[in-house]
Amino acid sequence: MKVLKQPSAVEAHALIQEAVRDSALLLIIGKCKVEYVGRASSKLGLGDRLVVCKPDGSLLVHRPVGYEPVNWMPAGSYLLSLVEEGGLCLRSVRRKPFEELRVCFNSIYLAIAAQLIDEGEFAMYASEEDMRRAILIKPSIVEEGFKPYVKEKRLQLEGGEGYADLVGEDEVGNLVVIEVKRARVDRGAVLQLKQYVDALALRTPRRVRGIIVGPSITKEASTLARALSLDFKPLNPREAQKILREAGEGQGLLRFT
Amino acid sequence: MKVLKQPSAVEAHALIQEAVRDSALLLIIGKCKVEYVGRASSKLGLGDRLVVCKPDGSLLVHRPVGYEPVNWMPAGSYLLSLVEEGGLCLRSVRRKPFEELRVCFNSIYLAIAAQLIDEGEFAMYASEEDMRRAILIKPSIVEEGFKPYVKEKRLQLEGGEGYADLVGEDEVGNLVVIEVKRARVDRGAVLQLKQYVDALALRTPRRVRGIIVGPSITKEASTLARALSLDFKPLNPREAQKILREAGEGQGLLRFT
DNA sequence: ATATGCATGTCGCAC
DNA sequence: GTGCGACGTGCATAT
Repeated sequence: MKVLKQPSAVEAHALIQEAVRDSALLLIIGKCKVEYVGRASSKLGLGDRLVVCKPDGSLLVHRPVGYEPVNWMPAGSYLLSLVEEGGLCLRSVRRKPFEELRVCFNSIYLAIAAQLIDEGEFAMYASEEDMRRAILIKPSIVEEGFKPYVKEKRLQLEGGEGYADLVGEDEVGNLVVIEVKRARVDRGAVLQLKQYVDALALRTPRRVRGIIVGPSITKEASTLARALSLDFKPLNPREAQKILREAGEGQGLLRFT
Repeated sequence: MKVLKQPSAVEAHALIQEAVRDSALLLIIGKCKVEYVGRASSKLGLGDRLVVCKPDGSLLVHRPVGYEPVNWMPAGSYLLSLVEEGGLCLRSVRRKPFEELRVCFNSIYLAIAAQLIDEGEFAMYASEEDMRRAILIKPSIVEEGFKPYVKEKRLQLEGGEGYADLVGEDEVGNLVVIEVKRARVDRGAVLQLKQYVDALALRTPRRVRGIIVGPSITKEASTLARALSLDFKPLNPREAQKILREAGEGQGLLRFT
């Protein structure tokens, strides 16, 4: 871990070289301008910011407010450091699509290179995937007598392919397509389900019902669903999580190691 | 700007208090565990991370890889610092919806409090809005003879309301609804346009055409568009930007000050 | 507060 | 590489 207070451009440049060589996390706090050209373009005037460069090539420019970085580059970008007359300039480049970010420092308050080791396991619970699994374990939470056949059914749609969350049949033998949402159901989700119902209806003589499952539904989506003869069944992600826990599947979905 | 190397939990706690009081940006690099409970739940095992707390209440936990923070809290959250037996614990809480993030440090390598001043102006170019404006200035880029009437037309849809990007008429007097996309057009965008076309067709005896404008289109979306009698017209955001510049509207859209 | 749609969305998965 | 949909999406905007 190296920390330089008020380094000159040349000193900061040397630290950056070192950080890149050692695959270290690089932090720079300083007064800078930022320019981005790529999928769009942007300009950011002079101000104090935190710049984070990760060893995977991702780069973040954070203003002192806001959750999101004001500018960034994705992992896989290449970092270049230049000492120009004005001071230190960072340049991050990505090919395909071509994108370029330039951060030019007027002054640098702090520059840090830190080699971090992180092998911690990350697990996320109560995802949409968890809701699907909860329905498979206890199909009655959707509807009494519902029998799921398959999870993640791939469908041929009018213009290509899509993926229905769950397909099964109801008590009286109708085909049932289920769309699961972990957040409030909106009109887009209802339209999505309608696509799947239509696609399936083309390939079976049976009646095909559509049920959308989620914690809540907007008024408009509800109206649309009724117009399209689709049902809505409330299910909270945390209720789903509870069902999984009761079934001894409380581990959740491993997302990252 | 205060920098503490290898501070004790008590020293770090004092720095955090100070940072909160002074509305300073707070950075902590250290070995920690993270737990989140709120819209979902997550657990992150022990590892080295960068934690950023901004004066607006937002909090980011960054692993040494990846563009996105592994955990975070939005602006407006409340930060609490506790010294427990194990060491320093950060707690960030938000009411409505209730969410809570806990970061418990095993050891702290570096703690920084920095008061940053950032009044720089941020401008973004080549947004979808810019593409719409380019079409208004030079409608022929969509189609020879196209005459736009209105931008951002609000429509009564089957189950509520939606917003068509542009409405106008073509050379022979058909109504035209245009959907603009700055990224590759997918099936969702085509479905969206279909909704608007249908909604408008209900309220006029005239024929209603739909044109989707974007830099490119997926094969499936293209097939779907053909099936639904919708047209696709290629337009790159950067070409649109060029049209605006030529028309002397090169300032772009101001997003943030 | 709720609903809608954009985003330099990013990310992971399937083919 | 392309297509697709989830995401603790975040975010601005309009009602």
